[in-house]
Amino acid sequence: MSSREPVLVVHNPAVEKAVSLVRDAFSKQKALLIVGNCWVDYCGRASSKLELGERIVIFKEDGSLLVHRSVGYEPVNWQPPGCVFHVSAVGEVLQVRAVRRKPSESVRIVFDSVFLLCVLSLVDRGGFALHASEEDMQRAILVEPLLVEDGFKPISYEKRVEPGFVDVYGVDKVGRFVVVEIKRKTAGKEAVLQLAKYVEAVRGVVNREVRGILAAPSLGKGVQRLLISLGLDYKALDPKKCAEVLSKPETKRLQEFFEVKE
Amino acid sequence: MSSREPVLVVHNPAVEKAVSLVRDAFSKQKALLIVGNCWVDYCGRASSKLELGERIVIFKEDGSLLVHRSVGYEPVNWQPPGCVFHVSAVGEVLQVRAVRRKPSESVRIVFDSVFLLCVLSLVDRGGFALHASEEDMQRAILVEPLLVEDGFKPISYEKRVEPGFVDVYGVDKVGRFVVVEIKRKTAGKEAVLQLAKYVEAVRGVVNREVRGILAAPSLGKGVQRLLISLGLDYKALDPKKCAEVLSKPETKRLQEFFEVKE
DNA sequence: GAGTGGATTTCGCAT
DNA sequence: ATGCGAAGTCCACTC
Repeated sequence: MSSREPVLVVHNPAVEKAVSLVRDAFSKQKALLIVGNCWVDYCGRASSKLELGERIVIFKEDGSLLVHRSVGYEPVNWQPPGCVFHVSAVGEVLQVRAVRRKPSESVRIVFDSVFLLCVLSLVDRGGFALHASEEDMQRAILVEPLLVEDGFKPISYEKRVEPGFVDVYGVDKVGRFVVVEIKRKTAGKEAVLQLAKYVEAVRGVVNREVRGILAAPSLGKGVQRLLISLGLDYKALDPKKCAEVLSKPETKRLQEFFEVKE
Repeated sequence: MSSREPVLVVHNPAVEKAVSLVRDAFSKQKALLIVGNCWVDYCGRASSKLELGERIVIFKEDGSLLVHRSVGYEPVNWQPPGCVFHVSAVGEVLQVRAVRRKPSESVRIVFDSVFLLCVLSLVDRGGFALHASEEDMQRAILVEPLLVEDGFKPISYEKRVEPGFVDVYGVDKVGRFVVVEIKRKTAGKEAVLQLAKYVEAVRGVVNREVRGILAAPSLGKGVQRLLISLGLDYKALDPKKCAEVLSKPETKRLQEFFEVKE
């Protein structure tokens, strides 16, 4: 049996007991989970008031805070990491405040009753890997330029031009400059306008014909017409397909090459 | 003592016990909270893999799912509401899958060990109110036009003009038309361009001088220059100040008047 | 059902 | 510190 106790659980603690447990958890940098009847005040960038109800509240060791109702993906109240937690007994109730600076804001949670209080010592060294992001699509294009077009040769990526950054740019098989704008979802008008902007910017710099290619899994309503009217091209490109390309062993070495930052 | 049991807690349940509890919770539309050692696979719009580690997992009664690590405001894996949960015992481990359509995606969580399993019956009828949103700023201006400018008289709000919506429009003290664009935060270029667009649209309709005022707590880099070059004005306007205006009792009746939707 | 814009967006990166 | 863009963004609302 392990000497470590990952979870300490207390049912319906009295206020004094709850305060002492919470204080102890915060001082030991442990996560805290409370299920109870509470109301919540927030004041900062905006302000909000949540009336009495039963919720799940999580205080994490990095100073982040979550208040979850019984439904909904999003927390009803929260604080990003970096808060200082203050606990106190106000009469017969448990009160916790989460305060942060920059921006200055605070959340106050008052527990009318606490059903469950868990002090957690979570050990979590597991890695997390996400695939099929826009960055993956970019890397896939760099290691397999055919994904954009036959004969396309990338020259650079995340290249600074005046209005912002070009995702990928290079030359096509007849030597024209190519600016590639990548979107991982259906591309809307804003993507086209962004691309057009970059193409114009590059035209102002290089003394050669410049093409623009929008690489995305699909196009939104009317986007095709807009592309044509601006003389830009479209290449259907699925993020999953890109992730597959990157997963091939033979592309790994190339990926490492592009991993080099700067 | 109440007949309702808001929280049922089980420590280190065996797999069969865990499966039966989870199944029961899902069939009764209850929320479920599990603390345990697990790994997580996601496949859908993108794909991800989270290696073994101790986490907090919440299954809500609306079919939403959250996997939280010991740090960070955001869940490492999740599903929005509407999922179907499937639970099963795979050898000596507990496995739960959350599946949804549109978009088609699924999360699989495999618990190597379960420290804590809570079945929750949360009663939460408490209302939630958020203040000082962009809409609040608009209402504040409508009930206290001085916030924009001395002598400003609002005529309409959320008025449909061709490119989109004007936040508020009215006349200034010398009878010129005024278009007000409201931003809750530091205003960027896009806010200015939007305002310019509206001003142009209104100029095309009314036969009078038209001014544009950008009302925001502050301006981003270079935005002031852009404003000047386009002949638009700026009015510093703090969301908190607006919230204060709205909290005054004497403005309540006016607010109700403006509450009327179209 | 798709498109548009806001969010207490958060987060990361580059200037 | 600030600014800009991406996100498995989510969500609400319009068309």
